[in-house]
Amino acid sequence: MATTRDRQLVEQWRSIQNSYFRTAGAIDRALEAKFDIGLNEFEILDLVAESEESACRMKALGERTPMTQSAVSKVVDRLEKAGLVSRQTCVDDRRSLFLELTEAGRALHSSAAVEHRALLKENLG
Amino acid sequence: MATTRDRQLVEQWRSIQNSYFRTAGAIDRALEAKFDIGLNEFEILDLVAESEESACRMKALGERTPMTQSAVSKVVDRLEKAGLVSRQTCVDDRRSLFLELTEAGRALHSSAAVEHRALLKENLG
DNA sequence: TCAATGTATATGACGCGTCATTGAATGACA
DNA sequence: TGTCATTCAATGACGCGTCATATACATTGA
Repeated sequence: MATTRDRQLVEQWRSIQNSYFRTAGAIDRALEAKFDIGLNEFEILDLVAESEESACRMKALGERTPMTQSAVSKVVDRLEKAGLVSRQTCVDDRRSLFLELTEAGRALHSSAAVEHRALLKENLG
Repeated sequence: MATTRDRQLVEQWRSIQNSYFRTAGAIDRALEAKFDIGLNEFEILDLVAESEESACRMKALGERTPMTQSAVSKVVDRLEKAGLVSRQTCVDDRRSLFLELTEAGRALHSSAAVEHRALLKENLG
């Protein structure tokens, strides 16, 4: 039986969906147009930029985004091909990788971050 | 320059992303496992079920979900192939289509809706 | 009544994310 | 030290959503 509570939940859910899709779509299109990277690429760039000092393992990224391990790997592929990030092998544990922003990556990130924040403000209020 | 306001926005955004991905993922897997339909299929089924009396045009669906027109069309393809929905041509405007739940569609929807609501409650609190 | 323009849906090429699996390195423990 | 299980990351097959278009029908207005 469809309770009022149920309807509330469904409304709340649809509202989250809209919030998410509108915002993600807007940011994605803008970053694509101005910086030629997608939203997920930016998100990873952003995470790498954040953890700059304690050099950033792939593993750690996976824990900070809802993306799959394999998605992260492919996003990093693209970022690396675009020359924005570089994978550094890790001596302590040779299964692991560290990620570093290249100069180009750092530059692009700081411009793109401005746009990103602006669009968040616009869309999330 | 990275203001506190910016950090707040980014936090808020990540929280929405997590909410969305965790919830969508959980529902999608559950529906897939128990009813063999994905989340988007269910969402469309749900919308069709809602507007049952004022027969439901494709067009109207597009306005009620963040999905693309073309995505909706393909979701409906799958639902139709699965025998859950049928497309009825519209006499007034032969470009349009009405959607109807089949018996199987109605049955599946009412079971799946229970699961759906339960998972929303669990994930959105 | 006949363009020209607009609207409702379908379709194909394409990119990306996911799942399952693989390969390589590590750890645990007898 | 030698197995066996575990962990990190990469890869290939696959499904789905998107964009740009196509197709069919409708509407407008001269």
